[in-house]
Amino acid sequence: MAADKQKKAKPSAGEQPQPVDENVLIKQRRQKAEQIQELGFRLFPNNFRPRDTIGELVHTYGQVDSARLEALEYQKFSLAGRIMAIRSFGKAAFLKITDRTGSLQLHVQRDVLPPEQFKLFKKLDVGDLIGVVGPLFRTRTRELTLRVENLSLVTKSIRPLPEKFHGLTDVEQRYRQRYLDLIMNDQVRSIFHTRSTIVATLRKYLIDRDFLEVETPMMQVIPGGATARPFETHHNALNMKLYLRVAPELYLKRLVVGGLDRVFELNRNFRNEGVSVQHNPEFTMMEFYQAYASYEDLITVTEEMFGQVAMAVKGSLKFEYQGREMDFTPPWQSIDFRSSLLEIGGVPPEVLFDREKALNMSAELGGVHRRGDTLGKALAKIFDVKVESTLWQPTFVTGFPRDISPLSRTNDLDPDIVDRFEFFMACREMGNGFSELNDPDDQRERFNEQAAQRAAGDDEAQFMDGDYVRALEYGMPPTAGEGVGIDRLVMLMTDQPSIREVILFPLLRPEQG
RNA sequence: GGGCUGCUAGCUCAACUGGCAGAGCAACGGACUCUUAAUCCGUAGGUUCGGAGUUCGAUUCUCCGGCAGCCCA
Repeated sequence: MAADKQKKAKPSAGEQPQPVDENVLIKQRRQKAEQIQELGFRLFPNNFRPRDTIGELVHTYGQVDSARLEALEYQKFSLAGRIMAIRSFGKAAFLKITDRTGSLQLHVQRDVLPPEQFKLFKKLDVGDLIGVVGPLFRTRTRELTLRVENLSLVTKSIRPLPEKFHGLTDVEQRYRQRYLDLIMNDQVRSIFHTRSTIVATLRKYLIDRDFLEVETPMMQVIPGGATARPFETHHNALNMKLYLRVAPELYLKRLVVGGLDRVFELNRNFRNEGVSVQHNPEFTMMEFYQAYASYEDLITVTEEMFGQVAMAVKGSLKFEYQGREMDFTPPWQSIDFRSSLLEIGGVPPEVLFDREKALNMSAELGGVHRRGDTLGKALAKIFDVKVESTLWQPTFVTGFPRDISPLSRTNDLDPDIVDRFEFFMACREMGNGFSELNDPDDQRERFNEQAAQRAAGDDEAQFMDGDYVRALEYGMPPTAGEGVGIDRLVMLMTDQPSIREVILFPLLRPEQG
């Protein structure tokens, strides 16, 4: 590889030569590997091509009886997979192998295999990858089984797998060594299949409606589009500070200005905040923007889109999440932000319009505020504590305060609120949509307010983005946009309580302190 | 950021008030051609997360640190 020719930098933590792990079990496996080579087999050949998959065989022959299978004995199948179990009887054995589609039992017999291959079999370990060819039959217990007439080693494994019965359960090790988790735990594999189904369903929904999928910068000079602390990085050659994006929003709306009236992006955002069962510093969002639409139009779109996801995954609009029923049947509940504070949160009416009182109440609930914090910010905190935790069934909350919505269009009737909703499921925010602010002067003013808050010490406040305002000055059609938290949606659809269960490699501190 | 819990063999877990660190599975040797966590006989396997302290003696008690999970802010 070309990289090898580059001059080696000073070895840093990740580049230290690794000492060979001299665990006894690994030594034994290395010895077996040598013995296999002495028998004339290679350890890592790349010439076996399975023609079949376990899933297909089970699908096609799962219900075929023994007599019919016997009649098909001339028909050979070829599979590749990892050995997950060996039950050996000396001159014969049953193995279980797994490929990407499922598991199947194999029967290996001395009288059937070529002698050299039977010697090879004796040196195989659980964990090795093998290729097999042979006909299908049924055992006395009627289990569909492949009689191995030809056996190849595909890849030697020198590290032992976790125990077959309990498998791998240690949460830390499951996340750190996700590959092992995936080998050992079917349910984990299934979560990520479902995740892919969800993402594919969302894509299809939007593409079918003439949305264009785009990719906008993840490294941004001015991070914008969300109230969040960004990660900072540095570009060496250009000697410039860059931020990892907290949202694609401002770029997607530039595209709407450019005439791409329907766009979406489905990818990672990065927010420099703590981790919890609901937060990972990098997470996946889908944002879509539709010109000539308002946030009210997006309510229907959202109900439809989530309905399609539920049908694709669950086959129903009703399903259980963490033991409680979730129902996506439209129309979803809807409530005004301030009404929700009064009616659900039990907030006294005078708090709603009094910044001091709201800040005091928020502080009592544990909110941490700066001197310059706005009424809206205090109310939002009160909402988080008092209202959000009650919103189990899908619920749109509308009428958000203007001062916490710097990119949303001001409401025509009430200048204190904006044309925006957030929607909640299982007591969590699942998405956020609004009619976009396309008045450049209003937008400049909002950015100035944000900049003032930033100057007052709020490092989550947004930056002034002059080019974005300039884009609006060319004219952005009236547009509605929405962002959906994909990880949380996957949690919901896979019945997982923690976001780390639906992210393949959640962020962890390095092992060994 | 705070609180609680955990970290012991490759994996899953024991070890009483502080007294020789153990089991099952996996592995190794042997028997076994229809098993399903196969069975039977035998063998080997440890920096008890790291460091310090108390003690004749620490997996166990104390302190500092690391990592993780859950709860709270």
